[in-house]
Amino acid sequence: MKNERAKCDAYHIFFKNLANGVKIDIIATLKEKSMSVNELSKSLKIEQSKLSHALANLRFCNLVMSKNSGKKRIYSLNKKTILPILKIIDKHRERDCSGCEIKKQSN
Amino acid sequence: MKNERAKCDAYHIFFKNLANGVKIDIIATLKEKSMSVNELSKSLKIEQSKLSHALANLRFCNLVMSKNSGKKRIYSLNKKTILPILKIIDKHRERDCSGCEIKKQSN
DNA sequence: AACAAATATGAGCTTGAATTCATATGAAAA
DNA sequence: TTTTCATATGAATTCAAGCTCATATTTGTT
Repeated sequence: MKNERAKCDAYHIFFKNLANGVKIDIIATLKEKSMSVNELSKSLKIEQSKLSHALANLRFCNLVMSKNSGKKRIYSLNKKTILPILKIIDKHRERDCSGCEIKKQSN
Repeated sequence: MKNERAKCDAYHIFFKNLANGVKIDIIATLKEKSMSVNELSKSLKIEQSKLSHALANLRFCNLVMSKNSGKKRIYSLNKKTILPILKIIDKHRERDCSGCEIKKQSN
């Protein structure tokens, strides 16, 4: 198949984009409620520019959307994609990986 | 919630583990057929130790399993977890991210 | 128009993961 | 039991992602 490479690249980009604690925290927060950058910053106690960088990446892959509201820019989660994936990981942990968070990964 | 942190950590580890081209290629290959390290090496034209390192990580999160067969060790994919996730990403690309693989990510 | 608030961007630095290569381990065959 | 094949492991180096801080941009307010 010709576009198998393109698919793999897309998977790679996708996972790379999510392989980051800040972005995961953002996602966990936006799961509950859409927020502006400042609100996220206060809620997560993470510096603003750090969040903006992270959000730019997430937006690149359309994992979050943004809409302007006055000076603020409200970010919301692409729940259609994210929620089912998180759910699968939850199940995976229950089923196959109950010890994952206890033992530390060597590398 | 108390174990919200543990969940986020697990997501983070999970995605970090997959955020790697070699591992994605391994997964794409094992999706079709279980294989030994050498077979993977030949099929993917990737050096053996590189694969072993990658496989060790994947095994850590139980994304692949292995069973011994003579001198060989046959790796197989945890399809129950991986396949639905890949499917979601495929859908995501169709729906929300048709341009992702064309435009290059800045960072 | 000047100012303030909110967010984004860029560049240098830091850190950690991936690669590489040499070597160790294990399992079967001779 | 030595040799060979298959895989794993360790450590040094390389490379890229993320952080930080300073500054730019954008939008709204006075």
